[in-house]
Amino acid sequence: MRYSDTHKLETRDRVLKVAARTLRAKGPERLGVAEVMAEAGLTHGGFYAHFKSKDALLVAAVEEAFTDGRRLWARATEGYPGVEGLARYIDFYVSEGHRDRIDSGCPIAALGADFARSDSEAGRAFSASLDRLIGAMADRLPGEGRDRPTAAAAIFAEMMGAVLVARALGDPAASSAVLAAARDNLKRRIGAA
Amino acid sequence: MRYSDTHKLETRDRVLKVAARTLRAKGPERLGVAEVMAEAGLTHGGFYAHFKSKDALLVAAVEEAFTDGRRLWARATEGYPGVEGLARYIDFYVSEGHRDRIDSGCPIAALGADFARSDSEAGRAFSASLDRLIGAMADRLPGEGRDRPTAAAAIFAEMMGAVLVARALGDPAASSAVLAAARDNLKRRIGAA
DNA sequence: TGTACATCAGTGAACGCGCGTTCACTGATGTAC
DNA sequence: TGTACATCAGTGAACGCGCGTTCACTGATGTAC
Repeated sequence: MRYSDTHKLETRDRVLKVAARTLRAKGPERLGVAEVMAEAGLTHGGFYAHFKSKDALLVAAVEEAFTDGRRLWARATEGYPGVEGLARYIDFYVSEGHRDRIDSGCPIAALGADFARSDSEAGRAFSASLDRLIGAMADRLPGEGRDRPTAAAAIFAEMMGAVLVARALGDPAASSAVLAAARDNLKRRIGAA
Repeated sequence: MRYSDTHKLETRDRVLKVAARTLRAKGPERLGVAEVMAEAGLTHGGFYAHFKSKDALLVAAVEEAFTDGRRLWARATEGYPGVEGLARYIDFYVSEGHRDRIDSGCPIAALGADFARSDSEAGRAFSASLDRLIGAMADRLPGEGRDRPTAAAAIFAEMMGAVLVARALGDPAASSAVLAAARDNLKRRIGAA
């Protein structure tokens, strides 16, 4: 073999990571096979040695994007107990940095509207990952009982809405102001001054 | 003339209304000229007698969708002063009915992610209409000063986020629960019990 | 050690379909004379 | 009143481009003997 044992898997992984970024930046419709391959340094013909179809790439790219999302969650929360970790996640999520880096940020904010439209296989993977994040947030909320997931979902809704509105606003000052206002409100809401 | 004086304008209007619905239901990429014309009872060839291009239709359809959006705002708020009208808008917006009728609902919730992606002409029309809604909401908030638009934007962010999360959740009970929790929180937030 | 063959990730030309766009035509009605 | 012509919303075939997909081929290296 002229390639190392892991060469093909490494190539696949490179393609997948490009796809996961492009997916969030441009949406599922504008994700092009040729474009993704070119950005991974390959020609489009080789694509089908790695993925069965563009749809298969989409499903894999959604999962990869959610893996990114979980990494961001872990980075903010690990080592910080309960609500404190949640507050740190809010600081990261409702921020200018996250607003500006759609392609490496939360896939729910980037793709929610797209997957609300058609119930594809990728859409189901999407729903499951949303449930998972809400569950993780709920575990960090004070109190007990089965209304915690609802509270977590409502809190996440405010976080995501703030980022989307901040992205849609033309005026940078207004955009930053919304983020700050939402952060304050959210932290008060979870009981972290 | 074998057609009435207003015939052509009526046709254009019919096409535009179909487009404004399809746009919200399927997104800008999946809005097809032939499909829109067929749904308006025409063949695709006649399209260019009414619109210069598909892009021109998109711009017009975004405006039409925002006209819909303002109608919904007016219906909820007209005749109800200040915060009371705002509370009624929240009740409409953060509801199962609005969640389920994407194609006739708020275009910001339906299309926000799409227009965050590329700064087209349609995208600028989008930003302007968002500003307008936030302004109208701000006018109904108590107090004075220039932090009211920020507060209004943050409140709208929570409303929109709640609808998007409710649309993304697979479980109907969980979806309804988030809407109820967000409504409560929002009304407390604007000071309307 | 050398030659013939197998392997396989990647190449690039070609195909086909969907869709935006164009255009010659239709057919119903109004106007000129 | 009747005939020829103009108007114009809408029709439907055709074109061209982008893009997903296929496939014969390349070229580098490993293996058989």
